[in-house]
Amino acid sequence: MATSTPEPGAPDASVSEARVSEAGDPVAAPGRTQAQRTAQMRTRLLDAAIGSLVDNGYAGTSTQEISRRAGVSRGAQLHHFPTKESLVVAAVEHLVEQRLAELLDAHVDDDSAGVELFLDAFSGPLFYAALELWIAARTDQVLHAAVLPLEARVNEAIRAGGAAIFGDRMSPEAIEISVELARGLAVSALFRNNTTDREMRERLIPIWEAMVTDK
Amino acid sequence: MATSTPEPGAPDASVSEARVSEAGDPVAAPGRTQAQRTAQMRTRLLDAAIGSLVDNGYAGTSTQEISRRAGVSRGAQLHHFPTKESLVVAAVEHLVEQRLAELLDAHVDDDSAGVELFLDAFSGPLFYAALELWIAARTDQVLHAAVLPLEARVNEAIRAGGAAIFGDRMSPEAIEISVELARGLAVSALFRNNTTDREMRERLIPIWEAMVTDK
DNA sequence: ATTTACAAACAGACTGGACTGTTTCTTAAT
DNA sequence: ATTAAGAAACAGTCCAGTCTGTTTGTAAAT
Repeated sequence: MATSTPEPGAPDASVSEARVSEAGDPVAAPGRTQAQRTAQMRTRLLDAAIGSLVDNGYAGTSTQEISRRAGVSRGAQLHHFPTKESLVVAAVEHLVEQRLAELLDAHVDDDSAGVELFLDAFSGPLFYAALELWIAARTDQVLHAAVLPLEARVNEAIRAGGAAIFGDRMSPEAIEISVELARGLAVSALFRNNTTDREMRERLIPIWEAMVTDK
Repeated sequence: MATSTPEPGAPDASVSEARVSEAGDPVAAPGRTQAQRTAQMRTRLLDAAIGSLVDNGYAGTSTQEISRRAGVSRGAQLHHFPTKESLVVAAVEHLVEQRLAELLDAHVDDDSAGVELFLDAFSGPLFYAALELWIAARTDQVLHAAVLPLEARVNEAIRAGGAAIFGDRMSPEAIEISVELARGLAVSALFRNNTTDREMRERLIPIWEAMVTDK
């Protein structure tokens, strides 16, 4: 679909594009081994795919757009990912790797961190890319089959991270509930303007924290 | 996009199509006034649009698909909705009307209703249609502008309904948090299999209820 | 009450462009 | 020299929107 304007109209996530390499780069730079060439091409394409998901949404993401964005010829793309489906599935896996890395990076030193930390797991470009895929997977069996097991890993990582940080203050169930709450707030942010959303969080989070941390 | 298979692969929502009037109906039945003809055509198209959102997702919803589904010629469609954008925006409004009606219908007589009632507001075909639109609106300014004010009305209705039912047992903030939690669980259901999801709800909801209803 | 004049509703062919995937060819690595 | 990587031309489908023509409703004129 894509109702004309492909410009973002929601929260302020627009990083993406991840400076992998723009079109017109001195891409070639020979001297690479075959394995290197393959790996670089794949990451370029997958990063571009995720970037397009973030910026254009699933509906606005075509293989051609991904090629353009990656600065890669369609021939190369089709060499590595012969079908769109294979590309999308690989992008899902790539995205999960990145999200897991992001979660591990964000291990907090401060032991007095608040529950608003959960919200960090549901923000940023990677979250929106994942969201696009969840929704698309609802009506796409192949995607659904690819997403389900991987998403379980991400959730487990979130849960484990929460337990490591809040385990002494919160019951396991309270942690799980916090995760779901954070996800709800993140989705709600899609159709609330930024100020309304911020006001709401600042009002609700402390109350939630009080409810949940006395254990 | 639409990675080949348009078949649903997620939760068990497949009602849709709403029996407005299938293709091949004795549609004509002259003797209708112009206003009637217009109204009937519009509802047929808008119901078909929402049905397609539920079954095929936003990415899989084209104007031609909507025409097919409604059993309406493209000429007629283009007469009433000259652009795809106008059709989609009208569908958003139509969907909001239906969701509000659904919410009002579901006023509960039982005063001892549990918080799992919040989850009902985030289930069923209409919820999935709305979800598709929220996500699509993230990267589509026109859609975003159309969705934002309308969604505020729906949320207000949910909040008011919650207050009417739980107002004596829960603080306003607890109600708002419950709504966000319900939304989070609904989205999570997209990438969890049905049994995992049910198990999770049955485990978390009572705990949540205990946390929130002592006021 | 008919007829005539006009407008709205509806139908379907057609156009230009974008999309996915195939095939053929060239260039780099081994 | 053989194989993989990368590029480019090509084929066929689908899509949104335009255009021409037909049918139905409405209301003025007779």
